[in-house]
Amino acid sequence: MTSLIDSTKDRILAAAEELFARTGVARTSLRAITALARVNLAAVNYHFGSKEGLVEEVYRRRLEPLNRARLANLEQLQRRRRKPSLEEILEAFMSPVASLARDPAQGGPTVMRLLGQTHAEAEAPYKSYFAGEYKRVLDRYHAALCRVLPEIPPADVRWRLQFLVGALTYPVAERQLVELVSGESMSPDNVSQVVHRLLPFVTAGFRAPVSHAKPRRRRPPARATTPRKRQE
Amino acid sequence: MTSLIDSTKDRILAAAEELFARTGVARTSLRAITALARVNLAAVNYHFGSKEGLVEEVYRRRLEPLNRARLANLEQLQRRRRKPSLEEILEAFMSPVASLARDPAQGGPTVMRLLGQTHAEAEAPYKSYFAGEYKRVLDRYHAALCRVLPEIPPADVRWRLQFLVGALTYPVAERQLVELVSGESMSPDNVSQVVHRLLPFVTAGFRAPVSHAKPRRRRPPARATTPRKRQE
DNA sequence: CCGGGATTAAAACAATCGTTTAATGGTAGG
DNA sequence: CCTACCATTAAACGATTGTTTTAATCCCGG
Repeated sequence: MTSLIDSTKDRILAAAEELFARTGVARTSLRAITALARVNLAAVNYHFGSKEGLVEEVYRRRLEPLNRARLANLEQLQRRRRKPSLEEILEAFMSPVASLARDPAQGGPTVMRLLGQTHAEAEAPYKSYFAGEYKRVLDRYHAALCRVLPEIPPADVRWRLQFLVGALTYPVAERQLVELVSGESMSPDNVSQVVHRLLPFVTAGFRAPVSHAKPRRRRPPARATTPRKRQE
Repeated sequence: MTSLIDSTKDRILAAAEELFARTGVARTSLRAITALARVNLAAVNYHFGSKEGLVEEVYRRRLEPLNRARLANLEQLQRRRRKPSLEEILEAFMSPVASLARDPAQGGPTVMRLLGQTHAEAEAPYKSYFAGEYKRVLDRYHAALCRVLPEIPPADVRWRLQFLVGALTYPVAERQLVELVSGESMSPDNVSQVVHRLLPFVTAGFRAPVSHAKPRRRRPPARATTPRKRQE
């Protein structure tokens, strides 16, 4: 049976996840993985077919619960009687990230570096594979956000959703660089702190009026730079 | 002298930049670079010592002007009589990115993908090399931002600066994924559009009051996490 | 015209990569 | 006990990697 607690397959997955998160997929050899997992080299090709199959499985087992949690959070929010607020929607999107980092059974802090690497891996074949369900998640949130932000054009809501993903991903993925620059240490607990600190930032960002000044058009920019309070 | 317009060194740099931006450093072989540049394979080791030397030079020649422009913009802003506004500071930080993308002599749209890859390359040795001057830039901006945001604790300003970098980097680096998800095309002109759309977002984000609630005892809006067990 | 450092060229280097093959261990069912 | 099947092991495969070597070529000052 494959459901033993410490099976070869699981040890390979754990070792691969650790190394992928640390040095990326391309720089991680199968020999490094099997050495860390203390299994035979050929076990990877036996259980996963190829390195690409292993990569796909490593990411799938983390991204799938994340997407599912995000969708479930949003649906639960919309099943309520009251109309969800902007802040609630944004928290529903970001909180599963912190939950994953908190739970060692779901990867713990390691999975966060892995998620950062997900966006980093260029031209990954598995990327287009997961882009489908990821797009579905973003589409749902886009619709929900447009509903609570009627004064923001949907295209701008789309962009701001991308900004949110970037702001959420970068400090987690670039843990080393952030630590080096900011001096602060990013312990696993701090990952939820990132979400917590990011929430008011993006909430205000989504509510901001869109700038209507085109780079082409030459409107007098002196008035445009003066801060106008347009929040409700 | 080696400063001829179409020297071997320049062609190697251009080809390496193109391929690094497209598929990352680890997945790009020297043979692919020299084939694209139509130079001999050994020319790389002759002119740059090693592949790592080439990588370092490729990034240095783009990151150095970017850091310099950001510092120059901030200094020019502070030399004025009037106290700079928050929006002006943020635009001083972000606008050099759009300038680089607009100018083909400075890399054009390719350099943007390269910058995205910069943060993506995990455990890069050249990273710590450039982290020094990058930290200097961030420190200057952090001080300037704290001055116009006295009500925000400096630690939060530091975090929000990281959020800004993430929101700025991600849509540019993940061009393919963003296009796939949002449907919009990211032409070189659109890079400056990203900066333009991001400015009001982050301006409002920096002004947002910090959340004083503790992450421990926070009212959960919807907790659908821990969706399933791993083992069957 | 010549000579010599700088540059380019072709070829081979050792090392590492992902993958495959063949042999072995171990266990459940007949 | 044997067979069939799954899992694991050791060993080698061919291909590709970055790098080095060696020779040929260029280019310019004398």
